[in-house]
Amino acid sequence: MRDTTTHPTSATAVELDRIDKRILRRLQQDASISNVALAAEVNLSPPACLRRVERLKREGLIRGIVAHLDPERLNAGMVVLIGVVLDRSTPASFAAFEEAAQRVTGCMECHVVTGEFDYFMLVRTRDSQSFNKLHAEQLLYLPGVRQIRSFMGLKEVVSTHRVPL
Amino acid sequence: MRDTTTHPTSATAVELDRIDKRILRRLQQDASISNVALAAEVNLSPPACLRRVERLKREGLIRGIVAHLDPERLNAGMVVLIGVVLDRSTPASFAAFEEAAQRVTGCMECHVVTGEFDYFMLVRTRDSQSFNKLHAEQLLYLPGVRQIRSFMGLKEVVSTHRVPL
DNA sequence: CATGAGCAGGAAATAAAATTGCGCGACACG
DNA sequence: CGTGTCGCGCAATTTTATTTCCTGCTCATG
Repeated sequence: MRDTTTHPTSATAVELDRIDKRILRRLQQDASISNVALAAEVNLSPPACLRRVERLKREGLIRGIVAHLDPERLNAGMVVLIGVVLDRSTPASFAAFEEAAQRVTGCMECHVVTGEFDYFMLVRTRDSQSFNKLHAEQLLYLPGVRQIRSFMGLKEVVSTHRVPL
Repeated sequence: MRDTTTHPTSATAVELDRIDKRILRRLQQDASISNVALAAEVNLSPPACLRRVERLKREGLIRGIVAHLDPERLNAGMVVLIGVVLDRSTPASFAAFEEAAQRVTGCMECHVVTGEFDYFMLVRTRDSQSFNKLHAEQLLYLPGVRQIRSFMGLKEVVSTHRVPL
């Protein structure tokens, strides 16, 4: 007897049953698994499992399957956190900054934030020398910047993309 | 034991030719591509391409193939950046904090940093209410914390795990 | 109660892909 | 020049993905 009591909860939230969650958890951990193995793990036939995975992709829950590379070995082992204050808080000013921020080499995160900064970024680079270069060549030329405060990462305690499920 | 010539066995320096880089770039963008398609893109036969991918995995350049899920649809659409100052700067104090930080629900990044904070974290949660709960139930109980300063994310400009190649 | 549409699943067949084994040629080195 | 190594491509084989078709279940409605 399997419990398939699916009660409608919210219109905006996608309904995920137990099997969907197991699939997502598994693929978030390791998506190189074959569909037959995944199907076995979630107690489904391969076609049924494949249909679910395709549905999850189609619905946008699975944004993509990507390779997770080692930043250290690709000259991006150093993390710098950067707080940014803009000169003016105008829409045009923000738009210009955001446009440019996306092009900063190694920019992994960039968020508009509350508090003493307008933006907070997380940038990956090779070492302090290459960060200095980045700072001089790219960060200082970001449009409308009044102040940049950098926090150099000394040790990576956590760095993941895994969403809790 | 064959130790072929000059081999910088230090994990940081790996030789990557043009084809390796193209493979990595492609897989970082979309790893759901089949090996035959990937092989065609990099002008290699499928077996040769597969051998390279396996080598890149074995050498640790490819840490894994993972599904990238949509945080918004999994109740993790809100980003909070958190600067943390500890009471004491002792090894035991740091170790205890780091141990606990890894267990914070939705903690995506946590780094030891220079500057006015000891740690900087990036946490994902559903909304300000759920962040309040997280704050009250988990963050305030992190060991040895003197001060916590939170910057709420208002807009996600960049959020990626793609390393520049 | 029937009944029939609409899902979601399984089995088997088919298409495609991954994987293995093998031989070839380029290259460096003795 | 041999010779060993490395990486490639081809072809065969195994495994996997994908399609097709059919069944059972749920639920709304006559």
